[in-house]
Amino acid sequence: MGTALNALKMLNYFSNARPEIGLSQFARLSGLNKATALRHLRALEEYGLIEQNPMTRSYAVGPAALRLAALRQIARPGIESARQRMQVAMQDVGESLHLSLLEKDSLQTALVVETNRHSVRVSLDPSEVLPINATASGLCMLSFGPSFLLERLGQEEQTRYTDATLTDPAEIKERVATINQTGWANSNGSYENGVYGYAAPIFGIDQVALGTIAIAVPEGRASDESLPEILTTLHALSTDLTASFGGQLPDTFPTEFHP
Amino acid sequence: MGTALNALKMLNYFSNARPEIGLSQFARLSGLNKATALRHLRALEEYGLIEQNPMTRSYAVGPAALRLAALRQIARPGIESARQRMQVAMQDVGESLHLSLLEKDSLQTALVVETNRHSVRVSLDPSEVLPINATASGLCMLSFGPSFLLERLGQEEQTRYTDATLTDPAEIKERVATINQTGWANSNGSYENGVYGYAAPIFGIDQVALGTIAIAVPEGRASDESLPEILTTLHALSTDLTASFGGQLPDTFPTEFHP
DNA sequence: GTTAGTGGTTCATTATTTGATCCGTGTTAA
DNA sequence: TTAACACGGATCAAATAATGAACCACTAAC
Repeated sequence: MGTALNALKMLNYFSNARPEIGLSQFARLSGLNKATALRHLRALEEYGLIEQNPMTRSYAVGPAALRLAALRQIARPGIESARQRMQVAMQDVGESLHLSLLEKDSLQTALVVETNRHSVRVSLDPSEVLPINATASGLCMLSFGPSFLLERLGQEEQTRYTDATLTDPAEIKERVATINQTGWANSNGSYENGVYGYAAPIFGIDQVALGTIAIAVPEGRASDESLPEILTTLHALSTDLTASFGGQLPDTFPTEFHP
Repeated sequence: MGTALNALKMLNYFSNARPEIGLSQFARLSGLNKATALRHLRALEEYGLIEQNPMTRSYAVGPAALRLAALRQIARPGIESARQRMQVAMQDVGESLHLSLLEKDSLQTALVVETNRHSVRVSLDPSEVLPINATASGLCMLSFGPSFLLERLGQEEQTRYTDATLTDPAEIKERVATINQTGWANSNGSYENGVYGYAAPIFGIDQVALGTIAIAVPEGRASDESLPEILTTLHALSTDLTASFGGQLPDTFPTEFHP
């Protein structure tokens, strides 16, 4: 049910690792017939959401995406100022940042600002859905976001990504209790080995987190010396972005972050 | 024919002036039945391309637009560096800039950087399709873009927007000849009264313009004194953005712009 | 020259989309 | 208070559009 939706779902197969996809590959990925896959692609192409490389004949996300993103920015002006704020913070700490927003039931990457200071950096995939149990952002969302996330925790099996991934609901809840105290979450290689993540909540008008701001550091640069700077930056971002999205910090939220 | 495309076309009714639209208004704008309009909106909403304000029940562009724009940036990395380059230029000249790209047969706004120096500024609509006969960008595209644009000029009636709008094909071709010499185009209130536009081409690898970069100045600040700075900025942008998009300037292209 | 991959087309069958009409609600004006 | 109206949304028979198996043409590898 929903031809339009099925067509749109084609777009989900694009990612950082797979920015161009051919017809046959689309058919394989989606399980659809080549004919119907092609029809969907044609529709998306006519609208400009994808475009075909005339040489390779494979498809990539099209220019309409930019137009729509600009319109989104008009409807929700928070994003553009958030980007600028993140760019400043990136210059300060010299590490990559990513902002994720809770969308329906999942935590989606909304904005990525990569560091230009180091050539060894964490490169985030903007098409990624962040697992709630394995990332700093996810744990942060569990702690400060809508309560249904925590309630749903026991009902679904949590995926294990690395040895450090938390999968036991009890263990996760314990961790959430700590995060509620400190105000920030971290994930040291629990999603991807060698990646340290630090995240803080962004609150909505109802004082419930609507998203998170996170700093991703490669293992080699993650040290006790760098942590204080990261935490002060994170706290400032959490405060500023909450304001930028028209939200309000809860009264109980710490005024600074401690290791 | 094409349900998916019809659904996507719903998105075209969003604009700067109309960032939120209700069901009935959608039905009126599109000429569709309310039931089918609702079905389309539901499909778009499920994908996240639009979202419904739970209070007002009207719809706005959703977060999926951001994700797709980020993916677009991976496929065509030119845009992000273009934004940064434009931001720098905006600081230099203190006026709003917009980059437009030729998409199929029409010139679409792709990126807008508004000035933060003046409170009286030209505010561009990112959802806008630029008329080829009435804007500086359009004339520039006619002069340096693919030749079918010029060929098609006589076949369609050109819309008149203000008293200054060029509508006579012969007159336009004369103007194009001049622009070919100087390298830049201007439009003084020919699209909207009180708006002065200055545009230069961005070339592709085939030395044919794939888009334009333009500076928009409100009448009050458009003077002979400010023109030289605008032209040097414009020329630098034209060169840099051409490089940033992996293109090549034609050998005949002027090395600087003169009034 | 064969094979296996690719992108794309055709057309009868099928399932989905469509729109006139209806419903309940909130707002406005008499 | 009542009446009229516009709104978002739901229903269901009729009409239209989507579907997929098979097929074609082309390219690259062996």
